[in-house]
Amino acid sequence: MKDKATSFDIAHMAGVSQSTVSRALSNSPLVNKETRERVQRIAREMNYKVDKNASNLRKQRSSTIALLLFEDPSPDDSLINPFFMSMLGSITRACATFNYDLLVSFQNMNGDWHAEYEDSHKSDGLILLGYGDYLDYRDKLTQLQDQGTHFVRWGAHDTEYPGISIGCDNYQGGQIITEHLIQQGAKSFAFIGTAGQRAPEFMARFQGHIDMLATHNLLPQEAIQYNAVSTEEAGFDATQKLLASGARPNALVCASDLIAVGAIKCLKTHGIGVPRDMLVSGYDNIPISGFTTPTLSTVQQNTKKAGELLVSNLLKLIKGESVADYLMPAELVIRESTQRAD
Amino acid sequence: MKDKATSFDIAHMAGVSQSTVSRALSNSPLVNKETRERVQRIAREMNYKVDKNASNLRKQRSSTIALLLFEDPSPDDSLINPFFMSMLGSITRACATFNYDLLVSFQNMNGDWHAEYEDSHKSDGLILLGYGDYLDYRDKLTQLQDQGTHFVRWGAHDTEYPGISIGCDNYQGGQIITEHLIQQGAKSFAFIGTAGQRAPEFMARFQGHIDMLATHNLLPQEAIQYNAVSTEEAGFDATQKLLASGARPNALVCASDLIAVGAIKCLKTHGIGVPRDMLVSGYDNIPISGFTTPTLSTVQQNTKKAGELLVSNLLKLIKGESVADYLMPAELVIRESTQRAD
DNA sequence: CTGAAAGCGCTTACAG
DNA sequence: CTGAAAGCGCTTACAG
Repeated sequence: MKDKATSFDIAHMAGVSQSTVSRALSNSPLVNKETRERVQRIAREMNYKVDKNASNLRKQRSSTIALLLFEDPSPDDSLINPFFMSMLGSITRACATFNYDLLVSFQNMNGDWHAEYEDSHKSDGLILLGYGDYLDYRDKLTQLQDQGTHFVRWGAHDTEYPGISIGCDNYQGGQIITEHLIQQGAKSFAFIGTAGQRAPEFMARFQGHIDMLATHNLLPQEAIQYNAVSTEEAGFDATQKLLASGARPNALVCASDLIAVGAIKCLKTHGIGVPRDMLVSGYDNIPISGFTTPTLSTVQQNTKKAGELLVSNLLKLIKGESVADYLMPAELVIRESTQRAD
Repeated sequence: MKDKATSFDIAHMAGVSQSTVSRALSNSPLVNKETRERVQRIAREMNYKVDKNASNLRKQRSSTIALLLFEDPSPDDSLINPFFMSMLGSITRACATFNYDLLVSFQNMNGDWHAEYEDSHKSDGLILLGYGDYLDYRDKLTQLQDQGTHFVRWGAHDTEYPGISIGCDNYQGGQIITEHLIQQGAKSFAFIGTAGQRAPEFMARFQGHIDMLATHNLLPQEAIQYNAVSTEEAGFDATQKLLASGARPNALVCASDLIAVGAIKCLKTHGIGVPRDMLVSGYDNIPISGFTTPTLSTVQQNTKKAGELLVSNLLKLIKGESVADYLMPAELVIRESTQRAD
């Protein structure tokens, strides 16, 4: 392995100063066109690449973004939330568009990630992806803010949280899926998914759900709702409890596709057919939802656009431009699980 | 946003020299225990982080690995090969274990990625993930090798390719799934998946398939095989062709789960029941395979172990230790699509 | 348009 | 065990 060439080597070969090499390679208009092209050609021939560490140190920025994914590490990596994976794909591509590198890291919500990346100049800013359902999330965000770290958060605008957020309208998503179910003739409903302070996404979906019910005068005295985190097992268990209570709603509104998958599985064990006896909806449009029996009606978040917005807004923030929160509309995906085969 | 503190600031506050601060923060045994602890405490209080660019520049390494994913960018990011996503998860976690950062980048096979990362000192080494099915892959690898770049490749050992590879035994995978089908009573077979020089993974699966058939004296004069890339559509089309030829094998061995999903869909349109009339197997054990109707028997690659091996071997390579190719065994996952309900 | 020089913030021989 | 000093490879004011 031969030593890497430096800009001095290139300067020597091109018969110019090292400063000129640096300028030529950054396409500075200050340098004569012919000189610039000659230097660039020699650099290419020599396989010379600017040393990023030196360049970053001098420029005091890294042209790198860090993506922090918060997720309980599952024993089986294949179970990584498909929605996040989809976001990762789109964020990666968006970064490439802007000539930024992307550092990816899985984090525990309770780690000390809030200080790590930008302070050490590894990255110019952070994208935070993961459900903000822990109590100290706000403190960490405040600390980031105080340190002057550039960051954007995936999620809905929340006055509790400092900083910029890009999200998908969970409230509206809860509304449209509920409206769809009402159109399909459902009169009584249950919502499966933890609706509480610590699960703002699910909470907003639930809120949209009950508000739409109220609009149609279908909201009972007490909305039926059972807690469940976003897993198949939790969906199964919550549905089990619902059925044990004797309730037999026309429609089950699940806060995520995984919950819906578990719910359908549970209904099957009780001989309750979907959509024949009960309609079931999910949320997220994960790949699996197109393959379940029945296929799952769900709500889609536009991950491609989300990734692009997260990256472009973070870059604006880094450049010192002002940025506003953004809430994307949710889209309905209608499949078999909510349509009675009349 | 206040200026970041430097090691000189910490030195000043601790009443020691900047060298001592640097040593203390890297836990050097050269520095007095009390001094070390005092310096570390002050650094923590000041929220001081070592500047990675400066540190890397001086140390001439980056403590960063780059993961290059080769994939035809799909218009829909949610369609990113789930197998790769699973690998990404496990690689990310493995990097964290070793205190390395991970740079993730989607690449076109025909880009000039082979020079980019290590030469610019952005990373100390590369992990190459993606099917090596393009003609110029070998040349690029050779170039990497010549440049002295550290890299490991996901895939089977191949004398055509320079460098270290970590892979899963596709040949054995093809064998065990075929043996399973034979045990289920299948006598005649078709293989769906491109088996050629440019698709070494599928080729090895196919080879394992026909060798196992030969072992059981079930290999016809001409093995039936239809080309298909790893998509649902290709699986559908190839199966269509197979059926059009009039062939009605007992079992369809598909080179990937996505192909199998397409194949089953096609069989359905022809009124051919799976597993009733024909057994169908996949490969990869993507999440969807547990939800199709029928659920799909398939072959699993241990992505968790794979990610760990890729990272640990790359780090060995970076340290100058010698590393050997490694081939992991494939595992059978038996579900409904290959078991006749007798 | 070009060059000589300073300096980004570290790590690590070197000297004590 | 500690400090003064060199130097990693760049970018960019400064001077011409």
